[in-house]
Amino acid sequence: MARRRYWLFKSEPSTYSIDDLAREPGGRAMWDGIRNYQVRNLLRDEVRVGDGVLFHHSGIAEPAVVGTARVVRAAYPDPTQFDPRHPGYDSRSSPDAPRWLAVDIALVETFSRPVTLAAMRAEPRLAGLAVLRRGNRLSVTPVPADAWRLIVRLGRG
DNA sequence: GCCAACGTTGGC
DNA sequence: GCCAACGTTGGC
Repeated sequence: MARRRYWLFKSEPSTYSIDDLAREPGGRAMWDGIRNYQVRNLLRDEVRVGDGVLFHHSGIAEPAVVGTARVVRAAYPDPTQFDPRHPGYDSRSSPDAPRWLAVDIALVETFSRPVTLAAMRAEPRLAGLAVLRRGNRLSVTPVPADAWRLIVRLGRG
């Protein structure tokens, strides 16, 4: 069995926050809306049930990892791509040939102390973390196991 | 609000 | 298939 891996999932809290996730039944939700091929391929090829997720808030004054979740369902076609009324609708996609994938995640914990981007940048042991790379725009990025452990420890305060 | 980075689109 | 223009993301 493959070792559990770790990822950082970005979301703008005005669109979907960790509090929104906490309000879902069982803290469980579909992670939909991915419309980037690199991220789609990650979901398809690498993200597995049981993997750890750092839940990261972006697009705000103090971007930060605010908690953790777990992958509870592996990649499947994102239903929002088929819905013409949905902003993520893709007319070039069809149920026969879906382009975009979603996974399901479930909340594990909300940090007592969010770990800000600035704090992560200041931590030499996190040098090279994908989310800290200049110009990084991918909404799902890999997190090495030691970086995961450090960020969780910082987040618990 | 600015701007760097990067993906996508479309003319050729 | 190249590449300029454009749109989006997201930190600052």
